[in-house]
Amino acid sequence: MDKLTIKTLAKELQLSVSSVSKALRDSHEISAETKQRVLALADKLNYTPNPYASSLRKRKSKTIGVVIPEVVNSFFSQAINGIEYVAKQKGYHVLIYLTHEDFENEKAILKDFESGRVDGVLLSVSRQTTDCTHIQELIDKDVPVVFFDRVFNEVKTVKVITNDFESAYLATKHLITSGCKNPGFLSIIGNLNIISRRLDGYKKALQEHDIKFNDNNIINCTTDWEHNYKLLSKKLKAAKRPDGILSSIENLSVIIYKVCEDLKLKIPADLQIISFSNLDTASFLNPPLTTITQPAYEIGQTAAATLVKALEKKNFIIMDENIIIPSVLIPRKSTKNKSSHK
Amino acid sequence: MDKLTIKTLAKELQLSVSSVSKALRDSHEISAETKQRVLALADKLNYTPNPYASSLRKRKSKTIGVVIPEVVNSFFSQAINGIEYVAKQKGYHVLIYLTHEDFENEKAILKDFESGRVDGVLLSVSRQTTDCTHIQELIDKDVPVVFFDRVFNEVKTVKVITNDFESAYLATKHLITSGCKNPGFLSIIGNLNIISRRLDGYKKALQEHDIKFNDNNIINCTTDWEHNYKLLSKKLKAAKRPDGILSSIENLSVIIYKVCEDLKLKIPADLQIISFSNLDTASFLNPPLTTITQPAYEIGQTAAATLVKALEKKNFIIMDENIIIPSVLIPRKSTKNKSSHK
DNA sequence: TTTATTTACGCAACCGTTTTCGTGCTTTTG
DNA sequence: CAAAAGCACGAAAACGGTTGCGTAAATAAA
Repeated sequence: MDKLTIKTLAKELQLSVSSVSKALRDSHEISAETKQRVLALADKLNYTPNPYASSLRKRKSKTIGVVIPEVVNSFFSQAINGIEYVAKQKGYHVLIYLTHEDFENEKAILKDFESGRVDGVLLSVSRQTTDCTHIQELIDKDVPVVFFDRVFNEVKTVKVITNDFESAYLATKHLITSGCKNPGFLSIIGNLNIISRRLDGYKKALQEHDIKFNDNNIINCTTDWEHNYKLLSKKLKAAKRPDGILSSIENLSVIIYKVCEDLKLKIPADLQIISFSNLDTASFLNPPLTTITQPAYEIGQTAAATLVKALEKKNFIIMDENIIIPSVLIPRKSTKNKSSHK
Repeated sequence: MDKLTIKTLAKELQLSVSSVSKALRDSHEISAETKQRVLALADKLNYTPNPYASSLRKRKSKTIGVVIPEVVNSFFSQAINGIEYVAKQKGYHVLIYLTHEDFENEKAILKDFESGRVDGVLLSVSRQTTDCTHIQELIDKDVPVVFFDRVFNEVKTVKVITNDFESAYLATKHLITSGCKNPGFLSIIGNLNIISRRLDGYKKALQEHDIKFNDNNIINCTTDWEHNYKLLSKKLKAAKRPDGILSSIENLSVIIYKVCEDLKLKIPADLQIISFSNLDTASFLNPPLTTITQPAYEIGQTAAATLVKALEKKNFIIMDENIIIPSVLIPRKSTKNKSSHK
């Protein structure tokens, strides 16, 4: 048996190929009766149109590319979940690409997208990304890009983010009102502006409580677990060690637990911890971790919905706009939570 | 400026379209010198061939479809990581689809694949899947399917799995040698044969230690958190409650922690817990969770590599074969770990 | 009844590549 | 030196749909 194409249907039905095509697409040019016949046969033979032929002709692939640093990460996997939800709903397909925080990977992936493989892109940039020409080039070729979470301000497009500044501000404030005199900030090297926004929030809270900012309290981690462990140990053994830590990265919070365990530091008595995190095991850690939980699912959903909306327009124009979905602070046992009178 | 296609190159170089195409694909029919010229211009103009035109003509999409129940799950996200690794290496693209454990979704997704959208499929079936005609139909249309983790034995193809039976056997044995007299088994309703294999391992261990199998100790959870919580509470309040639990599902283990906390049951003194889990926070739970950790990354990698190898062959035949990658039991504080001599 | 309009469909170009086959030209071989 | 072989390239037919336009018949309007 040979391939089942639209020609097979046409021959069987004594119709032209074009009529069958139009019938399948519910064109007004085709009579209701003929549509019925076509649909019936298509259904009977289990016909599925070739998406590549269609994409080629229509110059639309009904596919969006999702580019993220990593997938083994609560935030990103929840975001994918949100993206997939609207994609399925709107009939889009989702291609996943991981940069592994590598700039060259990111460039290569976006370069490939210039081929027209995807109609649009959802992007969360790598930590190494300091330059946006690869992104701009893609947009210039009429492939819309929507940022989520890790954005790049220089590119004029929609950015779906959370309130990093405020959240870090509130988190730091939470530490301070819980008795913290010397809060530290766990950062990660790189060029992420979400990190600098969080750092700014941290600084604002310090300033507001007349705590002098101390560069020593900024702990710059890397991707190297060993290095981070040593760095953190050193910082927490120092005389003027922090008595509280705001971790700006989910993965880093567990390291603190490890170090504290080894240094016999009690949480929260000796060290209070609050972390940006989407781990759903946070409440089962020892002790339960106070978190700033980002609306990962909603961010993914919103980013995808915005992108799709743009794609469905005739002449889509993507605004340079920030869509902010707030995070929520969930106090648990890793901070002391003195009844903060508002 | 009009679209940059192979024609643009041809015109510019005073060559035929076919020669340019051949040059780009490094055909032996084209002289080295001409190839140079073509490559140079392609590079200069930043030409990227249209993948859909190519796919249409070659009847190959260089794309694999990954179908999983959910993505917010350590196991599956690690598996995706492994899949992506070999896909990138071999020049394949990865389309992700989530069934959300729904059989109708799974059918619809596989149905779509009959269109030729993907060259091959990596599948982990939904919990509801009791019938495999949708899978068989796809295979009959020459789209190879490789199972990973959640397989369906009736379908003759490669299945990349872990040693569920043995692992559950060892886990149960671990509970028993740690002093457990009445181990329970946390299951999930559905048709997953990984669950039944694990249950068999559990039973074998009981039998070997002359513990009578008690149906009351099988706790059948659902996807409904509330229901699970109540069920588990009831079971753990009962007079003859289990003094140890083997959780066959990662997500379920945290529920036990919650219930124990509320019932004031001490882990591991009152209840020992061991769980199939890929959570990297397992060691930071309170207390640290003893786990059977599945080689999720390797499973993904192997499944993808097997699929790709089949795709690259002229006449690929996929054997009906089990590839087993063993899990590893990591003892932590949620079990008592009496020095088991051997 | 004549003319205008609508309806329902077919023709053929087109989307951008790949690939088979044919064709001059040059080189080798007996 | 003629025949065979090799080389480098071009013409054109695919791949499987979509879509603008043309047209005959049916219907509506004048």
